[in-house]
Amino acid sequence: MTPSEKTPFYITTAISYPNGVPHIGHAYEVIATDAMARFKRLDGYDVFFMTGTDEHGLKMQQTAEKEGIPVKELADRNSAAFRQMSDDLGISLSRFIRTTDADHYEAAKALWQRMEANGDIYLSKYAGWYSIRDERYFVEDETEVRDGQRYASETGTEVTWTEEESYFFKLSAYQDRLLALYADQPDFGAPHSRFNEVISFVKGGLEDLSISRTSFNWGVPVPGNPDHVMYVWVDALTNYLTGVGFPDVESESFRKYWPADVHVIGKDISRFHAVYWPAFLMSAGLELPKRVMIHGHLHNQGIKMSKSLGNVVAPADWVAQYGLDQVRFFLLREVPFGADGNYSHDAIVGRMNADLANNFGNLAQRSLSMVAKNCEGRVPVPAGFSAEDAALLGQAKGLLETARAAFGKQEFSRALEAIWNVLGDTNAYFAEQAPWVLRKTDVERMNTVLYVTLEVLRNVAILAQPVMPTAAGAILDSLGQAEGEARSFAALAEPIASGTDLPAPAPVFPKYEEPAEA
RNA sequence: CGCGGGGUGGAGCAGUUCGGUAGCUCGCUGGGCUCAUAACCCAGAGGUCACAGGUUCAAAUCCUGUCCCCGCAACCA
Repeated sequence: MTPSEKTPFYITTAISYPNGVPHIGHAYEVIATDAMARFKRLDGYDVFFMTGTDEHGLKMQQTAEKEGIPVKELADRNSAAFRQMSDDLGISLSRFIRTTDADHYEAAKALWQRMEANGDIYLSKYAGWYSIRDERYFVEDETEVRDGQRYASETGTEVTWTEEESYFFKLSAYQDRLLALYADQPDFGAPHSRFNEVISFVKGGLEDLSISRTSFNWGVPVPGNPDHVMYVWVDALTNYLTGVGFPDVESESFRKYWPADVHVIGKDISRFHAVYWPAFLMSAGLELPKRVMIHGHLHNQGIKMSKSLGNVVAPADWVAQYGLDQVRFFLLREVPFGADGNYSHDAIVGRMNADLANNFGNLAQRSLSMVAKNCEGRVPVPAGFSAEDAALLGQAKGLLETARAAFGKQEFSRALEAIWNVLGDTNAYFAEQAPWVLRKTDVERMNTVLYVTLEVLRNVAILAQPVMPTAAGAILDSLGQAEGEARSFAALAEPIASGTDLPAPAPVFPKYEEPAEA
């Protein structure tokens, strides 16, 4: 099948604000999205997968001033760190977008002009308690009066009532249409617990949104009024359009990939994606994304890795310590996607050793080494399946549908749980059938048991590829499965071929050993 | 009475949408196996599912109230 005949699938992460360095939360989002993208590719879709950096806004400008460097230099440097992270994590990107890319400026302007042409943008004044020191507004509740002077409660700086000219977007006009969207497409936002929060926010009434600033200039200039730059979120959200060819809505890319199938985002920015973004698109007369998947946050719970006070984990450190596929597996297996989660050294080691080394790696090793020693290193010929054989093979075969259903809802942990249940059953089957006994009593039966085991392993390894591309690939190597078509989900329909030559088996999942005490 | 999420065996969690034997992983106890990365398998101990009422033949699951923990509360990525 050529790419043009495949069903398109467009998936994005949020773009990261490169005001600092990447942490494990950024890694979590991009790994999950990558697993989704890989899953769809293996399942025969033409996938476009985008992530990137959101580089405008006041905070970037302030940080650059603090460091005494041009803001573009800061953006270049930190954006590169995020790109490096995605390389470190084996992310299968189609494009790494930057909001400072030239085509993005054109897209942001075009979106603005479409909303303006639709009558949804007007010039007015933004008013509030402004702190010169903090260069930001506070709402009344965030301030307090002491000795006749009003201060910001959070930072303790003086605030004064200030009015600033600003463009506004008529968000208030979209309340009903948004609520209708939520009612018509209950899966537009997920999980429901987080989506409900968004819905109740909209039900509570929407005010118009200030979408430009005059207090700084690091941003996309407002078309027709260079005194203003766009509010960073108008600019940032547009990236999803830029990446597939907007404003050229007739381009092959845009026609193929828009609307996006899934935006994967963190719970902190659900409002921007599930409220503002669809409203902007409605105003601009563009189709809406099909789904906004909201994941939770990760917390460092336990173990005093009190190097500094920081509980910030650099993704590269984890990869170096535990291994890339192990980290990917841990994050997607441990925490139900959508819920907040915890991580700790012990939890990672537990997954690594129990699930990967013991249940999966060791099963592959024990069966493959029997094949190497007793079947001349070739996939044996089965001699008719017993009820136990058939039941296990049936379970393995059913995994594709289970995984499809789970990945379809971004329920990665459930997909992996189901797969690992089958691995557990296979270990029990292996012990029950005891092929090492059959070797002396019934070689045909031994061959059948080993064949069944290898076939389950093949199924599991193919389905594990989205989460652990390298390690699953290594298992498939040892099963004699060539790269390409033989590793796609389509290949699950045909069982492993007897007689396939197998290389000498080698452990794929090392057990984590604690470093000797210093 | 701001909004939302959560409180399940020693630890970490699933299950709550569509009420019906309380499940998983780790840990623990006893046994088995020796193909395998001292891995794997079997059996067992351990929970009044935060608390109090209510509905029901039946509630972790539905309703009411209470307590505790955690986010968010508007232009902040």
